[in-house]
Amino acid sequence: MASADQEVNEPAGLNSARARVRMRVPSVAERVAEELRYQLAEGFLVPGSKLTEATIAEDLGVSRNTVREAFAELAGERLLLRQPNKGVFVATLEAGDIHDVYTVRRAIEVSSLRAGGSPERVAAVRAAVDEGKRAAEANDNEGLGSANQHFHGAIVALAESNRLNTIMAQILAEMRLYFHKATLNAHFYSDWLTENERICSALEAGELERAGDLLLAYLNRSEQQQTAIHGA
Amino acid sequence: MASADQEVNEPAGLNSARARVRMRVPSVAERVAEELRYQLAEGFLVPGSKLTEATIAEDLGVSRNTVREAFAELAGERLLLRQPNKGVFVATLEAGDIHDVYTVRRAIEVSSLRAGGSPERVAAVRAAVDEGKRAAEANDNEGLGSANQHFHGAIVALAESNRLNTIMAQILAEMRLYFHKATLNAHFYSDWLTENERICSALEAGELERAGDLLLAYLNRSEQQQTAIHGA
DNA sequence: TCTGCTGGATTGTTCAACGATCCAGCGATC
DNA sequence: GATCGCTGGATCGTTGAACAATCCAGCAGA
Repeated sequence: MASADQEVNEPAGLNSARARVRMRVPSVAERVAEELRYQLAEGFLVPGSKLTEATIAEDLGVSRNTVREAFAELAGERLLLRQPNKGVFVATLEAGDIHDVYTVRRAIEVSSLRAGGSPERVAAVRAAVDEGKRAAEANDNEGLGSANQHFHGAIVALAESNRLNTIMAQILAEMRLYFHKATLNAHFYSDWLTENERICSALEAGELERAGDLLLAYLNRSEQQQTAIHGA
Repeated sequence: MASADQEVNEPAGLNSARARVRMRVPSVAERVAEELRYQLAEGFLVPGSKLTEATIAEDLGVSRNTVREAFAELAGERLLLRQPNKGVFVATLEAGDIHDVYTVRRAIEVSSLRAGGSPERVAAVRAAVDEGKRAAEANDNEGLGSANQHFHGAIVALAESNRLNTIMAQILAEMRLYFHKATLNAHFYSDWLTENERICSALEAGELERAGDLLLAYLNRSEQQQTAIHGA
């Protein structure tokens, strides 16, 4: 969600009149969690593979306890699965998980969209649509995927709710993990583009009910497609 | 959520034909987290108070590292707030938090209710309503509160989504923490009872749209009341 | 009154250790 | 040959101790 690099080379900022935002230096455990999140999203760690505490600790040059703390965080986000006395594993798609994930998305995305949002938030949705168009013109499959995630994230952001935003961020992280590059072909993307465009237009026109219906239909269709590819 | 006592005095069960459910002995860290959750829900730990690692570790007779792990879990559930190098504190109600919480509830409760559910799940909703009635007759304020929580939990359970259930459980835990006994008077409860009854009846009658509207109106009203009591 | 230092307390992180648990392999038994 | 039971190794769960980093309150001095 945020870039990896941490810019802490500007201590002069402390002397400004009001140093309101405390420049947070993430703890080691958080950085480990961030690194693992990155590797999960990027597909370096495939679902089902085992993560040994000692190995990760050595690879990243941190203590085993610190790795444990990171594991606990990621397990809370459902990205890792902890099996007592056996180890932690990259989460795998269980039966019913697809329906489960889409149930959550239907609830929070449609609800957020139907309630509308400030002009700035609506503009953010439009920006995500444009981002997708540009990626399509550039034949950038990777970019198309993240643009689509930005689109749905922007829809939830309409509600201005921190809790909904973090829930959605976790759901999107799960989807990145499960439905990785292999399952994403151009067919899906072209579908997204036109659909996102229509939803965004309806939103901008204030036709919230219709926008919600479109989004709901899209999510149902997407669930069917994913279910067809992976198991139930 | 579950009772504290763990019954592990029946090793004979292992000899049965199919020992399907592995009797899980919660780890020490989980038990610590459970104990803290209990104390938070019960109001022994008031919002804003500080929890010192060493103190908790000594009180519960566990290691400081184990307490840390429990803290991390509860911080992930927004029940505790971690301030780097300062300590962990019981979460307090920040500006906008009430609206935030109710935004989540509107999204997932109304969505779940509008989609209906299996007869068993609907019966569970009815059971929660009855539980509230019995508590009212017995003048059991404590029981009324938990009955209401069961009611709203049962509504979300209609959707048969593990993820939605855990989200709702966390939200309810937050509300127990924030809106504790002090803020709960008989006035609120009587309102709940009749409203829950109407919603449940509409659900049973299959009038899902109307049930959703009733729930939505109730949540809006409840948010206004809570906002009036606590700050914005 | 404001500034800057200092000491104590607490957290962040590491390390080493030990028991508990799981798993694979291997031999013994029927 | 298949099943059972054992055993050893690997890994996890938890502990205790240690040390650096950070924060905070109090105090001295300008």
